[in-house]
Amino acid sequence: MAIARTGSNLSQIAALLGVSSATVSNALSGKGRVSAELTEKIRATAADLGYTPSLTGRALRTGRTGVLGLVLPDIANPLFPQIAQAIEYAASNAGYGVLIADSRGSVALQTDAINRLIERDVDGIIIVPRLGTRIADIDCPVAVIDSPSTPGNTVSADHWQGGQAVVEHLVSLGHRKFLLIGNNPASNVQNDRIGGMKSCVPEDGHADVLWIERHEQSHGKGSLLGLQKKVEAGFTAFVAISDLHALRALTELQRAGVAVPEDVSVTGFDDLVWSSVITPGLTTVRMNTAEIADVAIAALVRVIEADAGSAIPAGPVVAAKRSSVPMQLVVRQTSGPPPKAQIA
Amino acid sequence: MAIARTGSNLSQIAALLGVSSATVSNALSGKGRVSAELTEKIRATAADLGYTPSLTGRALRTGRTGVLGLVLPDIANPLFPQIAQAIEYAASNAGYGVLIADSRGSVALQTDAINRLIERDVDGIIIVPRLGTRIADIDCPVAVIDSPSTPGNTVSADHWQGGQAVVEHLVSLGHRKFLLIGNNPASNVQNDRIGGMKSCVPEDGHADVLWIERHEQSHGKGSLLGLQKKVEAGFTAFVAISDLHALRALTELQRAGVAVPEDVSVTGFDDLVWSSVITPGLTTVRMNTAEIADVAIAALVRVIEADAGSAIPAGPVVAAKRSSVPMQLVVRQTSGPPPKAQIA
DNA sequence: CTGAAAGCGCTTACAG
DNA sequence: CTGAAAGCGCTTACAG
Repeated sequence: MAIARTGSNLSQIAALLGVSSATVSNALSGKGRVSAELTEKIRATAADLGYTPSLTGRALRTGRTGVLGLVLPDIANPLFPQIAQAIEYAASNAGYGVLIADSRGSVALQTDAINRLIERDVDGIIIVPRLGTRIADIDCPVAVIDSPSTPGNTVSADHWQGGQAVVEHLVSLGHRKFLLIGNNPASNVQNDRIGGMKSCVPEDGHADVLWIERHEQSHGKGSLLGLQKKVEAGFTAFVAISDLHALRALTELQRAGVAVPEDVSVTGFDDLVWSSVITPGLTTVRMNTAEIADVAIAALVRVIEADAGSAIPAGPVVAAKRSSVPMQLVVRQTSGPPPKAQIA
Repeated sequence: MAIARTGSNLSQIAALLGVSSATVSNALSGKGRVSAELTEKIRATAADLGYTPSLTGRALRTGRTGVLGLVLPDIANPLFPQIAQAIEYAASNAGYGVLIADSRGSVALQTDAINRLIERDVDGIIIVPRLGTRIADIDCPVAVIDSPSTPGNTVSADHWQGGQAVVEHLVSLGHRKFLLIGNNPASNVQNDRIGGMKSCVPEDGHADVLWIERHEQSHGKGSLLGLQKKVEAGFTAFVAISDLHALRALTELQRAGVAVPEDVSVTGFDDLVWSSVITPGLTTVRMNTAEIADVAIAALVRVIEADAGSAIPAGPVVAAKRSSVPMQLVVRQTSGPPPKAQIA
C-alpha cells in the first residue's frame, strides 16, 4: 500500500550509500552542506535509481504543493484556451503544475471552483473572473487577469489601446462611419475596447454601437443583425469587439452580396484561429498572452516564495501590481472604403 | 512554517473534544467505527471550525492524490477545449482534480508532459494523443481519447458514423457530387470521418477528397482552395472534416459569389462555437463530449480504486475498454442542390 | 466503540 | 561536513 511510484525514495538511496537521508536530501537540493564528492556520489546513484522526489512528501513538509489553480469562466469559449495555454506554459517553466477549474456559467460555481482549489492546497490562484465578480477575501495568493479598468490589481491586455489601434488603422484607410459591435455593455473588457475605438474616431467621422441582444446570440438560422441596412446607411467599417462577432458580421455581409473588403471592412479582436483562415482574412488585434501569463505567474511566484520565509500564512493577497500589456494590430484587410462611400 | 491553510486539523479537533485523532478521522470518513452520538459531535465541531482535510496529508498516507492529469496536443486548437471542459466536469464530479499538460506541438513534449504529471503523483492520466503516438508503458492508469480505429483501448466518438450521418443527410437533400475536405491523411480521426462519408455515397454519386496542403494551412490572405472551380465542375456538397475547414470553404465560396446553401451545401464537424453564429449556419456533427468524458473518467476511477485494495502498484494500465460514442447530426442548412446541378 | 502507535517521504533546525 | 530526530496531517492495522 505504498505510494504507487516507479521509484525509490530518499531512505533507499541513503541505505544504499550508508549515509543519512538528511544528507541525501541536502545533496540533491544542492544546499551546499555536503562535500562535493559525496554529493557527486549521491547524485549518481539517485540518477541510477531513476529517483524522483515525492512532491507529496515535500508538500506535506514544506506546506507548498507547487501547484497553481487556474479559474476560467468557460474553457469552451474560444477566448480562454489561449490564456490557459500561456498560463500552463509559464507555470510549467516556473516549476509549477496547473489545476484547472471551470466556473461554467455562474458566479456561484466560480466560488465553488475556487474553494475546491484551496482545499487542494494550491499555492496560488490565477483567476480570469466572470463579469462583475469581486475577488473576495481569498486566503491564498491571487492574480487576476481582466481588464485594466477593473478595480483592484489586475494583469491584463490594454484593451483600450487595442481598440485605438484598430480604429486608427481604419481611419488611415479612409473610413469615417464605424459600426462598433459588442454584446455586453456590462463588460469592462468590451467597454475598454469600445472606449478606445471611439476615442480615435475623427471629428468628421461617426460611430454607432450595436449591442447584440442576448436572444440574438443564441439564435438559430436567420437571426441577422441587419447589417445590410447599415451598409445602405453609409457605414463602411464594421468593428467588432471579438473575432466571433466579426465572423458573424462578415458572413452576414457576404451572404447579402456585400464585398469585403472592397465595399466595407470588417475587423475583430483576439486573433482567434479562424481569423487567418477565412476569406477574406480578418484584420484583428492580438493580446500578448505569453507576456500576460509571465507577468501573472511571476507575481504569484514572488508572493509564494516570499511567504515561505515568513511564519505568517498568506492572507488574501493580490499578487500583481496593476499592469497592462499592449495589444498588437494584425492587418489582413488592406483596402479602404470605395470613393462613393468616402464622399457620403 | 505550517501549511498555510485556513483551518484546523484533525488533532485540534481531537484535542478540543478529548478524543483521539484516529476517532476523529473515522467519524468524519464515516467508516462506522464510531458511535452515532460521538460522530455527530465530531462532525459538528469540525463544521464549526471550518475543517477541511489536508489532501496532502491524506495523499502521503494513502498513496493517492485525487488528481488526474489531462494531456492535450494543443489547448489552443478549438477542438480540445470542449473535451477539456467535459473532462474537468466529470473528474470534479468524481472528486478528482485535473492537472493540465499541453504537449504543444511535439511528441517529445508530450512525453515530457506525461512525465511531469507522473512526478506529481497523479492517480491517472487522460491522454488525447498527438498523431501517431503510441502510449508506451506508462506506469500509471491511462485512458486514451482518440479514434475507434486507433489500435488499443480508447474511448472515442464514433467518427465513422458521424461521417455517415452527414453524407446520408446530404444524399437525402439530393446531393450527388461531394468534395470531402481534410488536411491530414495520417490522422485516424480524419480517416474515420472520411471513410464513413465515402461509405454513404450512392452508386450514382461521386466523392473526391481534397487534402489541404500544409503550406496552404498557414497561409496569409489569398491562399484559396480553388473551390469555385469545383462548383463549376458540378460539386454541390462541400463536406469538411472539421468546422474550421468548413468555415474556410464557406467564406471562400461566399466571397466568390456562390450562394450557400442555395447553390451548394457546406458541412463541418464538431459543432464549434461559430457554427451556429455564422450566416448561413453550418450543418455539422457533434460529439457527445460529456458521455466520452464520463466513460473515460469512470474507467480510470475504477482502476484507481481497485488498485487501492491491492498491494501491487499500478502497472501500465489502459483503463477503458474500447468504447465509441455515437455522434449527433446538427442540421442548419436544409436546402438541396439546385435542379440543374441534380441533372449534371 | 475507542485509543496509541506507526508510518507515508520529505526537509529543517539542531547537535556533533 | 554529516547524522539523529522531529514533525508536516493523515489513515490504518492492531490492541484494548
